[in-house]
Amino acid sequence: MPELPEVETVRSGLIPALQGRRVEQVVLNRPNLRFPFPEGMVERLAGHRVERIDRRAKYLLLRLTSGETLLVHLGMSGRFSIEAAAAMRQPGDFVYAAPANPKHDHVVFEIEGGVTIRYNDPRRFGFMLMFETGSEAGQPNLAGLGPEPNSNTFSGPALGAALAGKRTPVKSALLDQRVVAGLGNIYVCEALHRAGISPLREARNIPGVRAERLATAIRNVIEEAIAAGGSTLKDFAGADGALGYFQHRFNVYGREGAACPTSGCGGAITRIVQAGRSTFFCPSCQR
DNA sequence: AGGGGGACCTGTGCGC
DNA sequence: TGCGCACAGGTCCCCC
Repeated sequence: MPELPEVETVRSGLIPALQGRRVEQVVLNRPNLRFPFPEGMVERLAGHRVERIDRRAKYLLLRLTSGETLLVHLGMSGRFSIEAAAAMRQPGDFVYAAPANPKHDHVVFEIEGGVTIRYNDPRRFGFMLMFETGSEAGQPNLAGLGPEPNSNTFSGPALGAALAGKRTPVKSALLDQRVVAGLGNIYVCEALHRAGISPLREARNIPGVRAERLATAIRNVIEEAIAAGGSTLKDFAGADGALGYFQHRFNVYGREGAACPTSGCGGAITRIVQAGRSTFFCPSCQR
């Protein structure tokens, strides 16, 4: 499901249900997702409050009053849903948009105040880890991540430096979370189209002006997608059930055969496969 | 060392 | 209707 904007949308949806509240109980309906659940996970969560929810790249970081962090990655199909007790609901609340198949509700969190939060993940590519808050630098999943695209450490020169010397296609390089954090297949395709850069171009061959244009395109597409609540493909919804709508603004992703939206271009969107994944682009205006 | 391909899972949609 | 295949928002591991 999720790239950076979708994870950010999930984070915003979880905050009102979780932040400042105590976890009363946690039920694991199976021993693992992609990896086994952390040792003693239920005991390490129950009874503690969630002080804050952070995001780094595509990871959610739930900061607990116990001094530990619960790290959650949603993989391809992970989602959270929130159910509030009837007494807490306001008329018009959108509590449970599209019920997922309950057989994939792998983790159920009972939260203070009558809130139930379910983690549902049919493909089980997601995972959860726990570690001491503050030890992020020693966490293999977090150490080595590139800059957040909407931070001020991300820039044309920084991106140019990260791509320098790489012979791999720029499409593949941008999927490498060490180059820039949080991009996935959709937003890489969209950013390259906005920047007018071919996904086939060697990463080392994106100097100066092109790197500047690409960095700007990445930053803009990510910020616009966050503002739109992410993209809703299949049944992705924010944790509050709201549907993102950025998918209506895709220029290329999933649009094979459509006319290129670049004004005056006249090209057609083409699909190719790179490193086993679909790439959508316009061969006319992306060079 | 860097890069490509396959593996990990289940679901869905399409063509025959 | 039913079957089989291709494909899906992500990473991780292995091998060249």
